[in-house]
Amino acid sequence: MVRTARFSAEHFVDAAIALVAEGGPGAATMQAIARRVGAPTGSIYHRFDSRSAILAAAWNASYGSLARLLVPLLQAGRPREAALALIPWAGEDRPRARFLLLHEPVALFEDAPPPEPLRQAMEQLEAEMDQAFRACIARFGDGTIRDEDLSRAKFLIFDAPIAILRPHLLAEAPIPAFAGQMMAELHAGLPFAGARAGTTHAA
Amino acid sequence: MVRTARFSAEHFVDAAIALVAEGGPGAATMQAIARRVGAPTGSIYHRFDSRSAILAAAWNASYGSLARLLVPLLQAGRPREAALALIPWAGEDRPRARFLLLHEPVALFEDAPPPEPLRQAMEQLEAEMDQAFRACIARFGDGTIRDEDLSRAKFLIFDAPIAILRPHLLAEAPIPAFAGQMMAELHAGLPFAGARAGTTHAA
DNA sequence: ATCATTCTAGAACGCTCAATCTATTTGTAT
DNA sequence: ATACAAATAGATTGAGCGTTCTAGAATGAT
Repeated sequence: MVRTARFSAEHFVDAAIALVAEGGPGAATMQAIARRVGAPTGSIYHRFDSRSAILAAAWNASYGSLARLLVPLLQAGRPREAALALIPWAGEDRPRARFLLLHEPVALFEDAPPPEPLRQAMEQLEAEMDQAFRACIARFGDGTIRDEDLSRAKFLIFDAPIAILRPHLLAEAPIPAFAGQMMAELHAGLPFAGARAGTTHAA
Repeated sequence: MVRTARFSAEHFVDAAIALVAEGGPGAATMQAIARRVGAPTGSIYHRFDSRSAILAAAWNASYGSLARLLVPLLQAGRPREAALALIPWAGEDRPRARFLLLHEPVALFEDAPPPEPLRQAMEQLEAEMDQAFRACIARFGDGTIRDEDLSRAKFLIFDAPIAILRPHLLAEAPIPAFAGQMMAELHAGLPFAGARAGTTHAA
């Protein structure tokens, strides 16, 4: 090698995540990212081709962290534990949680789409998560996967827990204890897959 | 009067809502709004002081439409019907629903805060909705309102239904029939207020 | 010690945007 | 008809953005 880098790709990604978490996607300008790291703007381009490349890397890092948590639990057939695991996950790294859960990805890439290799990585992560959901459902029913079952599972394990966490993430408040209780009640109250009230079976 | 206006404030607001719904807050530039209406950019400033004024007006129009739907039902003590009413509301005007439910307000005003009179109108609308939630809860318990009860109510009537609708709004797909069933099961499964399992009462 | 390479450093460029400005058009009241 | 107020019309301005460019500094291999 030739010269030690003062600023790593991770530094820039972390800064981007923090900026988006605090002020929305528009707050993560190249200059703001550089300022936060203490680097000149030009140095960012030694690590990333463009702004959308940083944002895609930030999304991959955040979503990847979530996938590493949820996918094993889903494949093991433990949906309830997956939903509950979101609480400590959100508590451990609030900027990452706010980045991922509070802003639509579409808003990150409205100026320019992410470069090809990163876009593929994003799709791969989403496909992995989708497959894990399907594997989890298959364990509870007769093996066939219906759209309705997939929607229910994603709601119970992903969207509903996020909806429970969102107000507290927005308010920068700690996650209250009853959040976990609400998730548990949710899973107790809604049939997961297979036997659904009023459709295939009675009651 | 002196000259008939070709472009009303409503035209510009509708265009802004549609643009945000389609491509996120950044897509609603003054020039894009003007182009969509068929007006020159300067004409927008005869109706609105600034870009954030339009976006605030758009938010007020959308949230106001939602408040007019939910507040009476909440005050009448019909939370389940309020939650279910969101489905036809979202179906009737998709751009408005996408504008309001798919993007965090913080992303709308990250460049500049809304001007004072509009900011107050926004707060007033949110306060009205909050009061309606409290009134609804008070009918079910002994009159006292706890934070946990308020969180549960807002989740059941607002955030959870939105979480059910969100994937279908994002995909531009029609809202499937089982969405309503999921909301109904949700309300059947989670205690609304007052008697909560494991806290004040047993079972 | 020198070279090749990779980084820092930050000024500069081109572009788009919100907002302003000047000129023109239009409908109404006199 | 004419005057006037309010709107259209769109070029212009200045700021901020992403990106590029030029220069210099640092490091390991020769």
